[in-house]
Amino acid sequence: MDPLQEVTPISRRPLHEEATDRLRDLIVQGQLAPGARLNERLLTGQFGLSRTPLREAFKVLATEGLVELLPNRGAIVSQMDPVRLSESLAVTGALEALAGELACISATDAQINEIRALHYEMLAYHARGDLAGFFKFNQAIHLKIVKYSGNAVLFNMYRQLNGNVRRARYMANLSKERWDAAVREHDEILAALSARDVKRIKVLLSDHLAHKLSSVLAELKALSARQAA
Amino acid sequence: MDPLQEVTPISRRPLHEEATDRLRDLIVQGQLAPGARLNERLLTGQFGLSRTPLREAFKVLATEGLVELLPNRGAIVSQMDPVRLSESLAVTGALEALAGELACISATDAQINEIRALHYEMLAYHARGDLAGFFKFNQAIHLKIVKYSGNAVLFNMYRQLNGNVRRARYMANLSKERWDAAVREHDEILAALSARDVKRIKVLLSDHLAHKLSSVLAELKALSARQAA
DNA sequence: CTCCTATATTTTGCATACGAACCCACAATT
DNA sequence: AATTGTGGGTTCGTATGCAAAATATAGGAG
Repeated sequence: MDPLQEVTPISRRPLHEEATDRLRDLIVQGQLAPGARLNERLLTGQFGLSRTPLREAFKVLATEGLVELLPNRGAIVSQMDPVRLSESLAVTGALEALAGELACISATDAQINEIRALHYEMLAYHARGDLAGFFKFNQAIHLKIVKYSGNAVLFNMYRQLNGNVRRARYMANLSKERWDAAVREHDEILAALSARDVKRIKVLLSDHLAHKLSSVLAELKALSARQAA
Repeated sequence: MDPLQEVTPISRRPLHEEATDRLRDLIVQGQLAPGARLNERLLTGQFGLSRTPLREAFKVLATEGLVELLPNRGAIVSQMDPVRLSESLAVTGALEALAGELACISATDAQINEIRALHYEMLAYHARGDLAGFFKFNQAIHLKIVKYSGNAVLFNMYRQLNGNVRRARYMANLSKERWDAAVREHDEILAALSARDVKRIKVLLSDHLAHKLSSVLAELKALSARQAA
């Protein structure tokens, strides 16, 4: 390896990229609630840039589905209605199933071990009852599986979708039963991956995502019921 | 249905949308070759608009993977390397398989008949040996299946991916055998859809896409061999 | 008081302006 | 001869300006 390849470039990132990332984070983490209007003047003030790069960011986030552009009326954070969420999770399921298959075939043993390590870290958080930590590693495992599928396009698509799904995560909690079940499912997924059982991992991941869907939907329902009361 | 919903609005579409679509077409149809620089001054002249909406279009097409943004050095049409193409088609296959399943479940009979109509139009072009026309309807059929899956997120993802895949179409030709086979596969797909055979359509679409992949790759290989000579 | 209308204010869409980064050619230096 | 500096021209990135659309406000009719 050329040691010069390793040094990080001086890179000042373009403002529109910075703006895109910061806005995306704000949306995914829920600081900007679904439906919130994205006032240009306001945001330029907060971000300390002008409208041009900000508007470019809007366009990007719109194609990612995180914001909605209303012609002549600006941009709003797109709604995370249950319908949209189910749709996203259905697609995520298909993508993860594919990723699992590919990962079974092309992941290296070292990569699988890396996933195994994450799995145990996740188990630790589960044992402690730390939901946030659990989510973090859970998320990381799924992402790694997709990454180690070796399909960059797939990885990209998945990341895009996931921004949308992760938003729900910050809203919904998880029942103890579902949590335990999720952990068991992860055990099986890891086993299938280690055994490089293509057929099985596909089914497992599909099911896992389907369960995730119904669990999130249930939580979402409970949430809105609470809000109505 | 409110009849007023149906009339097309007077709407001048936003320029950035117009620009995005026109640029996308130029790229997908190969008028703008992979690697071509997208000179802002030139394009603003040709499109008759200013740099602002054009640059917004660049950003959108960049997230779709059709153009590449080189910081401080403008935008170029992204390369169509075979690796990226196979990856795209693999993902497309997974998405279409899912779409087929969903469409079997939730498409109306009218919608299926609409697809059937497109199918026969496609057959007409096949009979005439008109490849371009065939592609057009072939493409339309696949798009409709995804659309009638009723999953808007899926539809979006698919559209995003498809730009890249369609580009290959305009470059690669098709052997007579493969063409005939594709038509037969479409027959079966339509039959499965009509019979609402979820299992079968999933397999058919997966296979269809896999065949498409190998055919396109073969053609691409032949193409680059020809260019090298 | 409610609803409508006319006007003022805000906000967007697009164009343009300006400074900075980049590329190229050629001269200067080693 | 090869490499490094220098100037000019081009293209990009961002800020800003202006007109049109949309929203908010206020006033008046019912």
